[in-house]
Amino acid sequence: MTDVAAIRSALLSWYDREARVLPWRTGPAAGRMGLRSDPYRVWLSEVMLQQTTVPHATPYFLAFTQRWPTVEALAAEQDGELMAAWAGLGYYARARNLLACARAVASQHGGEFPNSEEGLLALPGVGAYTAAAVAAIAFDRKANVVDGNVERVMARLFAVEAPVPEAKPELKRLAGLLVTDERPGDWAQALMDLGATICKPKAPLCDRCPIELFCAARAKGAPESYPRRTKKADRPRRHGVAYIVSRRGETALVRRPDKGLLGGMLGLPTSDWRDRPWSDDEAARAAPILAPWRDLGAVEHVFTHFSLTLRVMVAEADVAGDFVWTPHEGLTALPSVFLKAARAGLERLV
DNA sequence: GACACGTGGAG
DNA sequence: TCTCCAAGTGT
Repeated sequence: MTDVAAIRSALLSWYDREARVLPWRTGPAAGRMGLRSDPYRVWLSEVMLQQTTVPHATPYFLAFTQRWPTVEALAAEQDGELMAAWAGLGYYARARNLLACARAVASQHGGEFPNSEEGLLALPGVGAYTAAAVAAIAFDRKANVVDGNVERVMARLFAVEAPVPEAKPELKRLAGLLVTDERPGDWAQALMDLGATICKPKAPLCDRCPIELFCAARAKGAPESYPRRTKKADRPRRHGVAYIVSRRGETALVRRPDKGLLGGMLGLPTSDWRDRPWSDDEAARAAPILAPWRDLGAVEHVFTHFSLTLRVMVAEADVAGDFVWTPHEGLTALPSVFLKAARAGLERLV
C-alpha cells in the first residue's frame, strides 16, 4: 500500500479546500488552533445523522442545541418533551437512547463524555460508528470511522466485488489501512464528505474527485456499480385504521409503548396493522370507543420494512378515557404517519 | 446474522 | 410510480 500517503494527502488537501460548512462543525481555523468540537454537539449530530440526510437533520440540530445547550440540560428534560421535539425525524429509539445517554453522561460521568472509543461505545445508542466518529472528531483520537459513505468509497477505491452486507468487514478492514495518527477527525469527515458530495451512490462526480487516479472502480470504467448489492426483499403491505376522536376542537391521542414501532411517541389510536384490509364493521369493533364512525378515506405511508394503508375514521364524542387531548392545531409533534392521517382526516372533516 | 426500526428526496 | 437509500443501533 505505497499509495496510502498519496491518497491521504490528496483527500485531506481537498477537504481543507472544500469542506462543507455544517452547524456541528467548528471551522478549519479552529481545527488548526487545536480546538476540538464540543463533544455534546458532535455526539448529538452523529445520532441525528444516523440513516438521515443532512438537510433533514439540520433544523432539528439547531432547535435542539438552542433549547438544550449542554448535555446536562438535555439530561434534565422530560421524556415527552424530548420525544415531541424528535417527532418527524424517525427511528424513535434514537430519541429514547439519546435521553438515556445524556442522563448516563450527566450522572455517571460528571457531565463529560468519555474520551475513548471504548468508553463511548458503552453508552446507550452509541454503536461502532458513532463511538469512532465522536472519538475522532471530538477528541482527536485515531479511530476507524466507517459509515455508508466510507463503505462506498472503499468499495470503489478497491473495486471490491463481494456484495454488501457480506463485504462490510472487508470494507472496514480496507478503511483501516488508510487511518493514521494524523488529523483523525478531519480524515473521517473528509472521507464522509467525499462520499456525500463526490463519490455519490448514483452518478459519482469522478472528474472532481481528488483521488480519482487511485480508484480501481474508476479504472474499470463503472464506479457507480460499486458497491455490489444483493436484491432486496419485496416490501409487504399492511392495513390499519386510525381513529380521530374529536371533542370540542380537540383530538384524542395515545402514548405508544416504548418498545416497537414508533415507540414512546404520541399517536392516534389505531387498530392492529395486519395483512388484510379492514371492513367497516371490523373497523368499528376495533375502535377505542363506541361511536358512530365516519369513513374519511385512507392514507398511504411507507416504513422501512412494510407499506401501510391506513383508513382514517372520525367520530365526535364527549368521552373521558385514557387519552391525551390535543387541540387540532396542536397536532404537530407526531410521527409523520399520524400527521398524514390527522391532516387528511381534518381536511375532509370540514 | 437477520431483522426491526422512519422519513423524505432524488432519479 | 417506484426504487433506492442517508453520518446505524439494538436485539
